[in-house]
Amino acid sequence: MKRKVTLKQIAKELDVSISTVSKALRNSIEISEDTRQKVQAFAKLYNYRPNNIALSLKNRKTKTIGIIIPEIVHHFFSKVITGIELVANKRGYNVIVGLSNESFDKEVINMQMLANGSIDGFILSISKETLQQQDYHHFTETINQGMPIVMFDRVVNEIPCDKVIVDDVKGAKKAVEKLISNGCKNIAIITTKDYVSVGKLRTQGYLEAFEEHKLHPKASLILKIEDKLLSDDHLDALEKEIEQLFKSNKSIDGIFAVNELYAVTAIKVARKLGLEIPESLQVISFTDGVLSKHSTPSLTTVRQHGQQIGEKAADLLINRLELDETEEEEEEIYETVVIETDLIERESTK
Amino acid sequence: MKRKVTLKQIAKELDVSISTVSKALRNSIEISEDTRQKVQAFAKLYNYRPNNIALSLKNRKTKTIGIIIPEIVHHFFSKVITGIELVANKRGYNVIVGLSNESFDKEVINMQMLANGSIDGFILSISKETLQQQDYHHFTETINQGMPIVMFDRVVNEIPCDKVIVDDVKGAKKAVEKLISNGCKNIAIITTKDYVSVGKLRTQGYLEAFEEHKLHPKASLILKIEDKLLSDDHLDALEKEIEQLFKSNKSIDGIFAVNELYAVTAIKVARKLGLEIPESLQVISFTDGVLSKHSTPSLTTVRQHGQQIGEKAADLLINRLELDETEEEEEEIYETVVIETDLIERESTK
DNA sequence: TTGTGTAGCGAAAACGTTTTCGTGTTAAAA
DNA sequence: TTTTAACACGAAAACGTTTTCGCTACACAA
Repeated sequence: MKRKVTLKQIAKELDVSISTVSKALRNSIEISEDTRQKVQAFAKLYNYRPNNIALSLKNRKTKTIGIIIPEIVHHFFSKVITGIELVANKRGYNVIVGLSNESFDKEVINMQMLANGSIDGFILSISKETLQQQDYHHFTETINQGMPIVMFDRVVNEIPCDKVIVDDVKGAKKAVEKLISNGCKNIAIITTKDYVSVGKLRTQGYLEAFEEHKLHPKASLILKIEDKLLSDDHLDALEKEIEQLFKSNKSIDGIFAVNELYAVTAIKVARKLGLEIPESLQVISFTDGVLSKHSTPSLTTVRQHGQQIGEKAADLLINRLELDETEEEEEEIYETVVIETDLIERESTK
Repeated sequence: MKRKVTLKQIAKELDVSISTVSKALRNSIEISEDTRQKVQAFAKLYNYRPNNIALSLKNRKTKTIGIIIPEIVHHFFSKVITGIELVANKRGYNVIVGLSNESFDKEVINMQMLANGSIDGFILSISKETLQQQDYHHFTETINQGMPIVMFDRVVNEIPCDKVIVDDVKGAKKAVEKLISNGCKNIAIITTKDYVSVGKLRTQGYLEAFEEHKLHPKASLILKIEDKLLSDDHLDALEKEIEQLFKSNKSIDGIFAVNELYAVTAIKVARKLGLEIPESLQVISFTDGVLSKHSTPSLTTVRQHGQQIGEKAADLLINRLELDETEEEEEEIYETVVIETDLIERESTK
């Protein structure tokens, strides 16, 4: 087992100085053709590669991006990572991933671990617990130390940074309007509690669609699910809540669900109660994941373009990193990019 | 925007040497109570954190693990990452992710980028293209340079390293035996071409189950799908192939599919052809993902315990890393851990 | 007085680079 | 022959740590 070869070793073997080796490898004109060839041949033979860590230390930048997301077993977040990774690699950056598991503490710890020189900047989506506690000091501290952050999807306005978001309100509105124009008279929404920012916004879109069509939303048609029920362990409880919704509102003929799981569960319950999809009940879900595409009936969904979000976020971050290099201390002006949603029509609507 | 504070700056402010500051912060007894307090107070005030990169350079280890997987938008791989991340963090390591996108070149490039000092070791699952080309030089080179690798799921025996695998043969066999004992007489398998190692092994399990029950596998019941058809763009082609399978074998009453997508597609096609699940056709799928659980009917599956695989892989790697520290150059003896599968019974079987 | 021990601190090396600034050698110009 | 310029290379600093070793000053014993 041979250790990785360094400049020093090459220098010693060839009986030249470290500087000469370094310059020879970088094709400096200072070095004679002769020694250059010799050094390069030797380096190739021993498969020399500059040590990244040493470079990072010297250049005071790591060419690495830190990602903090609430969870990774999640179609949307995976897609975002794919997008980030794609442009990061293309632009010469690596990607390091931290999971918060929706926990405030883990989010803080993870950020601290990475912020001490390991990375040049963050791309993150805020954990639910953090959103609930509204404690954002770790974000502001990081930014104050000169490390840029780009937030996506779950963001808060208080933090001065670039953001990439989905137009949740508009996307939800489009979905509900689709249901309306498809003839639904009693459209329910299955959403999350309000502290989840995207849930709140999608609920808002639902309400706006009603307003625009001079309809009056009935409180009993708005089901706000406690977050815990998203986990697989609480599937039963989720089904019960949805069943209750149907039973106390017999005339429901449209469902807008803020995620796939709520949608497929609603369909499952509805079928049990004897409703036909899409004849007597039409369903639209937010988030276009694997369930939407492959379950039966396939779901009409609001597609979020997760990969595109990731790509945009990475571009924003890297732009800022490479801009900081040149013009230090320009007026900090932050951008919020909105990625439009599409409505993908499938079998769960007429 | 204040830069991160360093030992040097603290030393200058307090008019002591860098060594003194370093020692004071690490509670060395060499330093007087007085200066220790002073330094620690100052450090706390300015929120001093040692620079990770400098530490990595000095210690010649990064406390970071590199993961290379074929794709991340995939339930199984996400689960594995969750597991790796869990134990890595618990043991003080970070995780850096590279995606090969099933491409040989990207796998090689990614490994080269990370191997130059950025990480201490790899956990990886081999891309399909690499498996097809059977070119493993980048693995052996990495290992020869003293960087340990742990492979999971898609592994090859030629490479001397620790491995964590699913017992694909046994899992598949259990699934097929379940179908047999449930009364199926004509069991087909939908699998991949043989160069995908796990596909091949699962096919082998299918054959072994037949053998053990003195049954004779019919070639026409074995459908080996060309890999490209896994992508969403080729869904139609996939459906056609499966439809063909049913049409030329009217008596099929059991399907074993090596992944979820094949399973749900088979169900879709079967229904179109008028078959009832599970009454006239029973289906079992490998991989317990979100589709299995939430599609209708839910799928009976062979669960792979992805998270557990990740945890085990991380433990193996870190053990080796921290063992290398102490006893250099012991006899290299590698472990292959087999994670047992479970059969989860759901609605797609009787 | 001299020697010994110890408390408290600093200098410097090391990790592996890159880059600036010398410096010596040689060939060409004066 | 002397000056100059180009050429080819090396020394050293810097990035931020940790750690070994040495040094100074002082207290105490002989």
